[in-house]
Amino acid sequence: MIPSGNPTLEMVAAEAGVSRATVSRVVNGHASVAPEAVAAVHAAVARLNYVPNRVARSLASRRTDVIALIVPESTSTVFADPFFAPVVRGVARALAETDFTLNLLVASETRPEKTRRYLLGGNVDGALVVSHHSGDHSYLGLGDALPIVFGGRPLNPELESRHYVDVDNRHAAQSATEYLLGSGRRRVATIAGPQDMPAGIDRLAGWRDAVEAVGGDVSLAEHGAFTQQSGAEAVIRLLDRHPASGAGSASTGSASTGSAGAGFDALFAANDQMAAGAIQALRNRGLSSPADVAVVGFDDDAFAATLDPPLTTVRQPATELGVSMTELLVRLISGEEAPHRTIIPTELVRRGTA
Amino acid sequence: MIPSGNPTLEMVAAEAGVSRATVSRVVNGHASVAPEAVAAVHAAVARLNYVPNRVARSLASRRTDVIALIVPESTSTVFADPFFAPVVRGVARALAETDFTLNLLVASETRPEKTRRYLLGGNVDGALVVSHHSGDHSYLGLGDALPIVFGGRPLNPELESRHYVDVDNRHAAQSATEYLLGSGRRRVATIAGPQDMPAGIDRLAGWRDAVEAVGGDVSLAEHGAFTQQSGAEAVIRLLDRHPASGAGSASTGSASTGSAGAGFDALFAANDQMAAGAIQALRNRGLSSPADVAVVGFDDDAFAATLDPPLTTVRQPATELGVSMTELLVRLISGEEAPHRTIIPTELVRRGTA
DNA sequence: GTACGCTTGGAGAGCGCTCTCACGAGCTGC
DNA sequence: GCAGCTCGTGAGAGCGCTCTCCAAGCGTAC
Repeated sequence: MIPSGNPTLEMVAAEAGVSRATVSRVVNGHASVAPEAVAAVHAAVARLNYVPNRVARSLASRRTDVIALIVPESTSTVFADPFFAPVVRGVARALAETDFTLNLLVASETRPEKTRRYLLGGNVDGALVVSHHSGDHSYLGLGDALPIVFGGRPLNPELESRHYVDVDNRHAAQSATEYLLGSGRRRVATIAGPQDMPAGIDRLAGWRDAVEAVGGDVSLAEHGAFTQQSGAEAVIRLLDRHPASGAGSASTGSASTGSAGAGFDALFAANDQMAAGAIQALRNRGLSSPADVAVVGFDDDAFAATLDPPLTTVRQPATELGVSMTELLVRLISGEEAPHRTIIPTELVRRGTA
Repeated sequence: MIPSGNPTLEMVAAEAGVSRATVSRVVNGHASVAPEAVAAVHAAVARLNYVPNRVARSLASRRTDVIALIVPESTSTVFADPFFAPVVRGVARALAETDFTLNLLVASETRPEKTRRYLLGGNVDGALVVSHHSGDHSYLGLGDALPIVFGGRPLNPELESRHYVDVDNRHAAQSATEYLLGSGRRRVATIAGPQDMPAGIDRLAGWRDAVEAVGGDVSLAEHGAFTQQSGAEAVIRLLDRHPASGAGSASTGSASTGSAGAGFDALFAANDQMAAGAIQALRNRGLSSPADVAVVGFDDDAFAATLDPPLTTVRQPATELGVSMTELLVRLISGEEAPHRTIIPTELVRRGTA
């Protein structure tokens, strides 16, 4: 809505006694304008409380100075997803120093057309896509119409050539598993994430890399859905499939009340939520962490440190991811070339569970 | 950025052999157009893969079909604020059925001009402002230039006449306190929130209403900053100021290891975070909840139910708040009159701590 | 005095769309 | 048979801005 009374460039020009072009030049800091003219324009702008109409400007200049951050609706439900907030923060931070404005688009999955039309309708200069999901084909049709940066490696082969920023999930998972192995644990199990998301796939692959390297048992894997509940269920399945055998059960100082123990002595969970659920479920079975089962999570959720005991986990620098994605996109928008792949390092945060 | 190759209305018109006006009519579903013309246009649109340029449309129609959700940067830091996610979800849900698009604006507090210019620059049809903070004067200058709906009662007197949706914090706090009183507790303390936010002020007032009604001790109040840490600190101050006296200390089944107990037997915390911190601190002093001190929180955070024991709290229907704000704004945009104040009911969720 | 370069500012043609207005065609009714 | 309709369509004038010319003014050089 443009209030009818809004002052226009034209009115400012009249007020300042110069032409529209001159006002435009002053407002945008272009070219050389005589000091008196500049002063006159500034005065007129102030007097009329003029604010340039960005829509008109966009139409004429074919730029919008807006970038979209697209979040699939299903993610927004998991919006509370502790991973998400810091990403947004990073994006906002990176953008604060530019003239770009953030535009968070909750992509309705039932009406993908709406998103596509918005993106193609000249509303934004570029888009950031944060999605944990694959199977989302909304961005295929966009072709090269718009610079897009993905957060996380796009699974779709057609999108693989697009620009993306990701953490090295695979390597981080491998390191975490190696850490477990290096601390004297023999049988490291894993609760993997959904295998239709890069984070799920890559973290499982990393675990397997490490386990295979020492000739370990790669059957010690169960899948979860990145939720606490699913983590609990997965660990129970693990326990049922691999009850206490010769190995494991260090039981030093454990509160084991009479359970059979576990057929593994360490666990790498593909995210913190599942790790939390697993620890809870283990406890219900009389198994404690780290005594009976050392646990390493992934993400370093806001609450990871507040668990009891505090969770050892792989920190995913989400804020930095947001910053990095944004900087990349801004460069693409300004026409620069940039590498398609940016990998952000992770860090193992040692706390109480391993 | 508008890719140079983008088809325009003009091109569609040429392709379909009709005038621009007719294409516009078909695309927007206006008026009566001959069936053959409609078919021809649709065919041309499909053939050219035409997507209307929303910027041009906005310029001409003076509508944008975009509404902004404004979040102050400081909130976005607390973005993980469990209150926020469901609000966004509610907004997105309400918008999904309309043609409006959501535009989340992280308002830079260091550059308020940026937000103001964006809002005034004809980019959006209306704005939703979610802020827990007062002292934000960014919206004062907007006058009636733009329909705005606030989430939470605006503290600034100048904004009081604006439209807002809020939960009845005061009444909810009163009810929660009465519930505590009704369950046999005699001395109900409170940890209030910051007194520069409506939620802080109103919840304290509600507690006082209930306490005064039974001639209780209104000095049993300390302030916190809505964080876990501050909740813990506040309850310690409470404990220090009011050690065990004649009253309180039911101590049934408590693990009291030798502490002095507390000079209050119930606690109403202005949010769940502070309640969680308080329970933790009480426990460190050998006091347990609900045995020694019954606790009621506020918000029903995502994690409230997962605490041990699960937290009794006042549920704040955040999603509904988002929906309600959005519906109100949409009505305002379409020029309807609407009540300035919408109050959403809360609900006491009885769990383990009271 | 002419030629040339430089700075400054104005005119005007769009950007892609909406929407009013007017016009022609086909109809009804007397 | 003609006024008076309605219905479908096209022409064209913007919406508020950018940006490319182009012209005027002034200074310097020859």
